[in-house]
Amino acid sequence: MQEGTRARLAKKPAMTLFATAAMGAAANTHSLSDGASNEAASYRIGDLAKHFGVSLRTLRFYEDKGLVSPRREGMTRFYDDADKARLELILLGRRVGFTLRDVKQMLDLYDPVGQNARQFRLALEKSEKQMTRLHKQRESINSAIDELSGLIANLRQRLDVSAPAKKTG
Amino acid sequence: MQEGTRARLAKKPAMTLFATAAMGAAANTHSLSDGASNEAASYRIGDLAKHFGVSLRTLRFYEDKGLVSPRREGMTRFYDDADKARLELILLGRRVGFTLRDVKQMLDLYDPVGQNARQFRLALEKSEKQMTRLHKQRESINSAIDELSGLIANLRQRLDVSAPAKKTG
DNA sequence: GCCAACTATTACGTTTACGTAAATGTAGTG
DNA sequence: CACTACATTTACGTAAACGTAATAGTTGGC
Repeated sequence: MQEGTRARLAKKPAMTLFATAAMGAAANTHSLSDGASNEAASYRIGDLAKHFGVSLRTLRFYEDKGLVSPRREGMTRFYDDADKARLELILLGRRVGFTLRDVKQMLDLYDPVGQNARQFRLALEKSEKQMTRLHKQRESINSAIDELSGLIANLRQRLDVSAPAKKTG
Repeated sequence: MQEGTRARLAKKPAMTLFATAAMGAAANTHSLSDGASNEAASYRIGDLAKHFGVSLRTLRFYEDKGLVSPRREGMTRFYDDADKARLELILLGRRVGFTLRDVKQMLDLYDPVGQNARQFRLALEKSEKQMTRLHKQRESINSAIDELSGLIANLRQRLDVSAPAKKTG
């Protein structure tokens, strides 16, 4: 019972947030068929894993956490474009430091009908909090860098090591 | 067997590194006696916890990890100035992002006899690595901040929320 | 009909630095 | 003696996001 509760999601959100979040992220309609097609895109787990540069484990993990729920054919997962969009969002969330739990809260607010103002508001709220957190972290890192560089200087002096001498040829 | 192996340290290093690391850190000889005394300083766990602003748990944890080893009188721990100095170092290490394992490696190299060049060299080496790590982290955070601020702007626009309006009259 | 490639599930392991009980001992004070 | 403040130990819990087996079923091509 380590990997939580296998969850069933609502139905296949087209991701209102996605358009918001996409923001230039390559939204390739990289289907299985050759050129321009209007058949429903369908990806297998390996396809998306490669596409997003994540492991199969990761995708299954996200599903287990209720972040995506690809349809099944037999046992095999099949992701459509909506799933792909969700994943894009999830990964964006991770990049900016949201926890999966946060991401889930936001995604869960998605309502296929309506303009999803609540979802947006929550996203904005969380984003602003996350922003201040990031700023604090940066400050903390800056302090660390300062203190550490002082220490390094001191150590070098004591060891009489003038500089790293990366290439004094 | 969760908290590792209760370790016995060498003997009571006077912390060669400490002089290096102290770097302006208030080195109050904040003993139990009033003014200037030359009696061996002795602190109880609560004293140092308060002094350093950490929990008792933290100090015991550090001991359990072999980072300090105060003497005992009966069951009770008594820390002297050397222990205090070690703690100062440990906490400095933590501030700049070293793991306790790193800190221990460095402290373990302390040799009461000799100029401890090896200790210094290891410290320098680790410090430089840590420095690059910190720079990378900062870069990562900067990217996150950038991406997040883009997202925020977008969300605000969609919600038609011009600004946080921290105090608009 | 077989092999390779891909997929599935279950479930323990990892990392770091403590938090948080729970039960008990000890020292000093009135 | 009782009370209070402080100390001790053991040991499970936490957070986050997967990694890594181990075992096994499925599919497509030649």
